[in-house]
Amino acid sequence: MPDGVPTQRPSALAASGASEVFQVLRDGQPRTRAQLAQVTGLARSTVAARIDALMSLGFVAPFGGAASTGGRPPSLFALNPGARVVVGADLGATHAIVILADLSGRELGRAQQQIRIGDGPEAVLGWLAAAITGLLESDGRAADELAAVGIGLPGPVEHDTGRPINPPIMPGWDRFDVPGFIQRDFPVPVLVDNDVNIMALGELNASWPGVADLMFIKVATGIGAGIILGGVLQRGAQGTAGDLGHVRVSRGGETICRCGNAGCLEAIAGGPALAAALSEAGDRTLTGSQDVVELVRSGDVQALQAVRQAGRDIGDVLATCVNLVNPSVIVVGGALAQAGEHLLAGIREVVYTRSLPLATEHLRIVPSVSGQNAGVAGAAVLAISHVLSPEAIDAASARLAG
Amino acid sequence: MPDGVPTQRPSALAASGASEVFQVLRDGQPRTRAQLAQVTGLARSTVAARIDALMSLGFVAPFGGAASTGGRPPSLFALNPGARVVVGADLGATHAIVILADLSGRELGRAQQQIRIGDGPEAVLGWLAAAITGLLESDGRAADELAAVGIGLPGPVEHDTGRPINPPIMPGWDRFDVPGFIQRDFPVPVLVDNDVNIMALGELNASWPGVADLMFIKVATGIGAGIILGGVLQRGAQGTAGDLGHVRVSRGGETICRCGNAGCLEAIAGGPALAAALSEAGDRTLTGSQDVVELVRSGDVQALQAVRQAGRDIGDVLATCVNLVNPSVIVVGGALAQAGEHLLAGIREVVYTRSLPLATEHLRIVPSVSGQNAGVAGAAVLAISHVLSPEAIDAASARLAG
DNA sequence: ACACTTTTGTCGAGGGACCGTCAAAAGATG
DNA sequence: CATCTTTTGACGGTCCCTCGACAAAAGTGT
Repeated sequence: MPDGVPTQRPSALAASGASEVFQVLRDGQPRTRAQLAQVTGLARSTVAARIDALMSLGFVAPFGGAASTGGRPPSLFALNPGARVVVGADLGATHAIVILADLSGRELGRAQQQIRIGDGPEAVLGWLAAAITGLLESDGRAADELAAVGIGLPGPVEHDTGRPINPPIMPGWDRFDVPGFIQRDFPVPVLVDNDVNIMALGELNASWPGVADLMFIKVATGIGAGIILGGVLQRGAQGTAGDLGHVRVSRGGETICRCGNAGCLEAIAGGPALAAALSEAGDRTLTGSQDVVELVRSGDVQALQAVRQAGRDIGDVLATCVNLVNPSVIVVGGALAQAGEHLLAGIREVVYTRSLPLATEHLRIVPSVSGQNAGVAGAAVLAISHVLSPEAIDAASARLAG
Repeated sequence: MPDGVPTQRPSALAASGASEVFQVLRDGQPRTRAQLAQVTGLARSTVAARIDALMSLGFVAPFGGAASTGGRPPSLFALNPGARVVVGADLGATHAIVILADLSGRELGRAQQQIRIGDGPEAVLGWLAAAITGLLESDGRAADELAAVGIGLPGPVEHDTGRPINPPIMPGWDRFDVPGFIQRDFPVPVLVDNDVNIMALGELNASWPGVADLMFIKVATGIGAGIILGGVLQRGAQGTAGDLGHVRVSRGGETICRCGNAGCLEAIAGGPALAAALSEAGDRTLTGSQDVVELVRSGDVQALQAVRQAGRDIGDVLATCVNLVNPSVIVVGGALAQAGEHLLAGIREVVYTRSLPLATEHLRIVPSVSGQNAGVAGAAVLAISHVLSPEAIDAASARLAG
């Protein structure tokens, strides 16, 4: 092989550093050039050049001026949220929510629809693609302003490829190329993840900035956890991390679960399980989490106790999880968590008595504040963090230069 | 690139370049300049310059020549393990093992001693410092050849500062500045971590290269787990991640644990618990894991069954952990694991029936092959990976140039 | 209005990282 | 022994990043 082949340069990005300045600005707070120079340790002139590049990329915009401290007043710069838009989609078993968001995560538009995930990927993703087109149009955005799409799916997902893996409640989706389908209409990065994972991401972003170790527990038809450790979403070897619904609990006895095993957590603490138990005991017909929540809100003591007991059962499992991964925050969400503080009370009751004092000392167990929105918001965050990642910014500024 | 890489690394350092070549060589395999150029995508001349720098740093050395393919035979280069040495120390409740190792992890010398960790940090670390001096001398190494020290301690450790945090069995060690003490004698980086964590590291390094998600379970007096996810050791918010000994298990009943709670896993499946149960049932006096192991080896059926049941109890907890973090390998070690395959059989029995099929499909549950050595080996690996990290190599080559 | 402060934009210089070339070296081949 | 092949080491050159300096700009205070 000849030595001097003027072919391609595989790793030309090297220490471009162009993103160094930008990463400081990512929090949305406006800063002066001088501040940025101090934080990054770069010379002022270098920072100025970087700012120029980022401004012509559109990712950064001037933000008025600050008060003078005796001399010429500095000008402020901040992330320009409107430069691009992203889409976040939360696809559930029976519902779909899609939002259009700017780069700060602010919602610009929303579409939702009752769907059946079992109708298969073409039908559901076809609707999604149409919804995205509609949202872009409503907001007056050109197609090339879309920077990325984040999607949450109710099942295990191989995040690297964006394909669902053996999803139990998504017939027809197994190993379907979700990004490929969406990219036929929108040639942008498509990030796919488990729905609980994106909820964890959404909640972390919305309410717990700076927290590195967070668990999000979704309690609805199924029971699952999204785990963020060291600031990184943990998906496990097959992408099934966090699947707590089919952990065996002692109180489960011989109750048969839809998975075929006996004594699963889901079979005694999931929404349908509670509904069935309450129906039997009270001579009424409840079918899902929503019915249970309404009953609790109506003040039904039996329902209240059932939810609290479900909390204890979940807490039983969570106590083990707390000892295992030692998070600093546990956020409880999902349909059943809408039933006031009862579920949370049950969880707290058990976790705080069962887990090690050292592990619970600084542990906070809190309800989800985003509620229904955690999913879509998290999907948008997933997309945004991809678009605004150092690698992506460096690549963009390299394209600008070249 | 259709689909992108997520924001995996919390604080990704830009590709500095100087270490790029070296990281390829880290596996110890000899390579030619041409191979390195191809792998890294750099020009041959650039690679040659890098190799020169690394050679004058001592980290890389020539490795003879390879067979010619018709022209001038290429010369090979490889990691030079003898350039520096590191120390790995495994401090237990009653024993201490220290090894001197080269940069490939090969053991160059060893010292061990019966200690009582409760004698306090000055006594124990004083012995350690003396042992290090002795090992360096025996191997004819100058003090400045020592590059780093890795230490494993039997309790929670705040890894960033190297201080034990509220360690239950280490009176006098709470928040003691372990690195500071060692650095009085040896001015090198001192990395401190939980003993189970370093065992996980040691086992990963020795037997599972390339595996990203591994759990190491230590079963001895206590029961703990070292968790590696995405290739990164997970220490949790307070550094207590992996503390499985005091998880409550259904079969635990009201057995009181040394921690004060009832029904802890450790209280029915730990070494002392088994010893006590077997003593009572068989009219003999066993005190710890070692006695139990000997009894099993002697063919005692009762002991064998007890160990197998302990495996089941541990498997009960591990089933939850498998669902939660979805590892691809579980390594079982610790004193009780020396009792043949019985413990493992019990664990497998339960985990494979209780966990989700998808999570166990590719899950391997195996015995530790390093055994007693996992700890010290892991401590050495911890030290080595610090010394050979891209940041450290870049810093060293910058010092060389400047 | 004038001096003083602080920020800004521009510009040239320094330096490092990489690259491609070329001749010499070291064997293989016949 | 001559030729061919492949690797090696040295060299010159380019590109780009980054820095420091300097002068202009924009306010503040007297």
